[in-house]
Amino acid sequence: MTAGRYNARLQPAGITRMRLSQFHLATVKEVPADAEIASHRLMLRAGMIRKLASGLYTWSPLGLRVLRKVENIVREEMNRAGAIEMLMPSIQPRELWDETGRWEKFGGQLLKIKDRKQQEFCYGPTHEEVITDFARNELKSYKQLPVNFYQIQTKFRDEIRPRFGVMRAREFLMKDAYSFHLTQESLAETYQVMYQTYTRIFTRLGLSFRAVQADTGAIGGNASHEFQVLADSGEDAIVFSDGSDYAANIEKAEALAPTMERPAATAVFSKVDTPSQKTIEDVAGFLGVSPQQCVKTLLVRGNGGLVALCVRGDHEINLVKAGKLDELPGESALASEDEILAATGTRPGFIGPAGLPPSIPVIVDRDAAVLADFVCGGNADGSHYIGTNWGRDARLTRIADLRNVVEGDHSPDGHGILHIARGIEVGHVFQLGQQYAEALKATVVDDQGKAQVMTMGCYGIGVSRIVAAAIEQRHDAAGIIWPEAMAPWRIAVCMINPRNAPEVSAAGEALYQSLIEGGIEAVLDDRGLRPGGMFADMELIGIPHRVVVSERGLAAGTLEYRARQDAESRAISHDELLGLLG
RNA sequence: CGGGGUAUAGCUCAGUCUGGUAGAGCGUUGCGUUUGGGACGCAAAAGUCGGGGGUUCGAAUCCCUCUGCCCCGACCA
Repeated sequence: MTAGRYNARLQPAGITRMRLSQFHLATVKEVPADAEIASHRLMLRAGMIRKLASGLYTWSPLGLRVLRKVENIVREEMNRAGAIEMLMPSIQPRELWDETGRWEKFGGQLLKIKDRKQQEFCYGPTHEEVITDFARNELKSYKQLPVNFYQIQTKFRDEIRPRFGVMRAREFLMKDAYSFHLTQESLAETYQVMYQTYTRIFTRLGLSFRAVQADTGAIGGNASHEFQVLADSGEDAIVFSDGSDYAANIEKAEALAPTMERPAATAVFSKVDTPSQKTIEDVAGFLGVSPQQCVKTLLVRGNGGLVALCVRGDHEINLVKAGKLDELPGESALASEDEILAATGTRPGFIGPAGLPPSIPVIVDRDAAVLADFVCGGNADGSHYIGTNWGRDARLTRIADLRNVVEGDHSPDGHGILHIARGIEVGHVFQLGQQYAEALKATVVDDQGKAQVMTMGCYGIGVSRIVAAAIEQRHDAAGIIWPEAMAPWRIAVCMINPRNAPEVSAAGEALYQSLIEGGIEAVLDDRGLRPGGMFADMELIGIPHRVVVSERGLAAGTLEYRARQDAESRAISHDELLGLLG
């Protein structure tokens, strides 16, 4: 690097560095074949992130600009809602995690480390332990409640399978908030405030999203909502009604009981050969019946041996719902082929409720329970039963809601029909209750002078995931289409051939300066690239507005403007441009 | 943690089956010509072929082993 070039990079203090020649923009044309989803590909191509190791990413200057935009909006809205920012260590001592029992329970996602004295620590995947420890030391009186602490900080979860870039990274940026209350009523109030705050945040970010009821999972608790960014590539299925504001994660959504009664049995119960028909579709096709007339049976590991779960052939088992059954240990794992073979003497594909060993409870979904004369597995390789009826031919231990809702089901709130969409979970609000405060003995004195265990809520936002989710929702063949609130810059000033056209260079600089002085976040592309490369870069990195300064335009006395999603550019005046950017 | 794949230049990949001088495109550097949708010419730099061991006169190539990374199954912001 020559001395001149080096000096050119030094700028007087107070002038923002937004000339691309002095920024590190590092777009690439090619991208590793293993980047599977649009956001991962585009973030790599735009040079926003670089992979350091599996699930670990460096945020480039460009990527960080976007990340900070998200972070700042989250911070502003949390502050507006009365939450108080703080910062906790990312490394946490084992003792604290022993107090809640999560050192063992958290599982492999907890990254455990030792210091030079062989003392054990973990890299924080979440901060309930640390904040509750803070609270038990700091909060003494009910008069200090309610209070809502938050931080924006790096988390580490040793995911079994990191993927999709920063969408599911091991290290990621998260905003986590924890509120403390004397009463459940107070918690419910703050929960409402956080719900509204999250709605404001995702609205400001310019994302299409839905708040959905969520399963509270193994942690328990009273209420929980997820905030899902809508995108076809989302990993979550979300359900919403067209006749009310009901919306839920499919794991949570209740499938209403059918209104019909079970018809009387008419058919003769008999076994038929179905040599290689293992799937419901195969069997239904082979026997000439519809999948709705079949019963699908899955064996899962229960508290005391295997448990059979039955749903109608066209339905899917919901393992989260199943996990709530008394017969199951909180979470449900499918039995292995060996276990199935040992318990029933047959292989998966031919299991059915009729003739199962009496030790296996048969739990039947509400829709499967109203079937009569149905087809089910014969509990012998290569055979199925036809004309099966509950009670007469097949044992039925209990009826429960076991299935995923499907498009067209009635809404559980009684209003409207359910539809299904895909979403990316970017936020989660949760009424935790007292379990952490209890475990860590976090109490305050109430107005009677008695110690009371505090009640807690927690509220998370995946800051870095939002960046990926936004791209997933908004992109085209040319690249990213940022919402204005997330864009690294709002407008790019592109100069055509500035090196050889001093008047273009001067006019571009002047326009850039006037935009900056007008408080508009602009970037000047003074790299002197050929137009094709310059335009391709600006579209790839998703700048919402573009204005071109060229000899042609200067001669005509107009600027050439194009919004990111416009098909064509158009000539406008300087004043019009300022008006557009409001 | 099971199953599958992969590792060659900064990036994307050939070359491996059939052992015999290390390749291409993109990118980078220099010079020149170019400047409205990823320009062109000439020249150049750049690789302990993931690590270790073995077979062989000779290994990117065959064998063993370790490691990283990716994909399909479990949790979550």
